[in-house]
Amino acid sequence: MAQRIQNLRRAQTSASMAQALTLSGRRWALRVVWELRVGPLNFRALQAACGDISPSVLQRRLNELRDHQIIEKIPRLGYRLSTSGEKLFQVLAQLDKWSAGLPDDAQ
Amino acid sequence: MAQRIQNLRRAQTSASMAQALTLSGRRWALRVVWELRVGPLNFRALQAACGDISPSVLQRRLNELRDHQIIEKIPRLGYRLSTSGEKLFQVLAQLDKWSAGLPDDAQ
DNA sequence: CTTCCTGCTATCAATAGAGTAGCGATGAGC
DNA sequence: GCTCATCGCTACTCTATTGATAGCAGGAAG
Repeated sequence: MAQRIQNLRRAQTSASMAQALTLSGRRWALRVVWELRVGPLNFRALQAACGDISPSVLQRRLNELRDHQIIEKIPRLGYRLSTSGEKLFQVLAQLDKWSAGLPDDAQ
Repeated sequence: MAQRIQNLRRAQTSASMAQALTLSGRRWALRVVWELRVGPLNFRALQAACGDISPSVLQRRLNELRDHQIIEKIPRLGYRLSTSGEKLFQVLAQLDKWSAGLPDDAQ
């Protein structure tokens, strides 16, 4: 049966990957990481960089990213990537390269 | 002014990257791509693989991913990654590696 | 003091997603 | 032909997430 064959072929998605995919499935989450790539940004600058995202959502994303230790808050400059966040940025750099090769009219 | 310095430092996010980030900010979008990594899956198998995601959302994601030519529908087997989708999978493989190094209790 | 900018919160409307039921098509077995 | 199971997918309702706007408290500067 085709169904059974497919199940046999399937490698399970790890819990950590499922979590990462859930995190990145939250709106603006990866965009925030991406915008922090060149250095720390404060709240309003980050908001502007994301195209005037609403502050309530931004605040939620920042808290989530901090919970995951992807970003950290620093006294006067706002938010910056943590070590782990820098590594995530490397992944996003790959995504950037990928996106450049897409048909740009599709939506 | 700190704000001005930050703006000068900032490299703009490309339109294609913004689009890619928007796409991946939709719930289950990347998960679907990930689940298709080992081969084609039909609708219900895909639904099950994503942890019984509701069919209405899955249908929307599938249409969106098809619009972006990341997946394609094939007559009897369901859905599979396109060439572009395979490349996106390579990026997700990096994300998988990244996620394995995270604290797994954070949420 | 006033004025500005800051991070952030409160509130409410709009949208997206989850959950469930079920329809029409297709294929297998009889 | 029939039944029966499975398929892709849609319709519907309800809940959760996000968007938009206003504005507050705190700090710095004048």
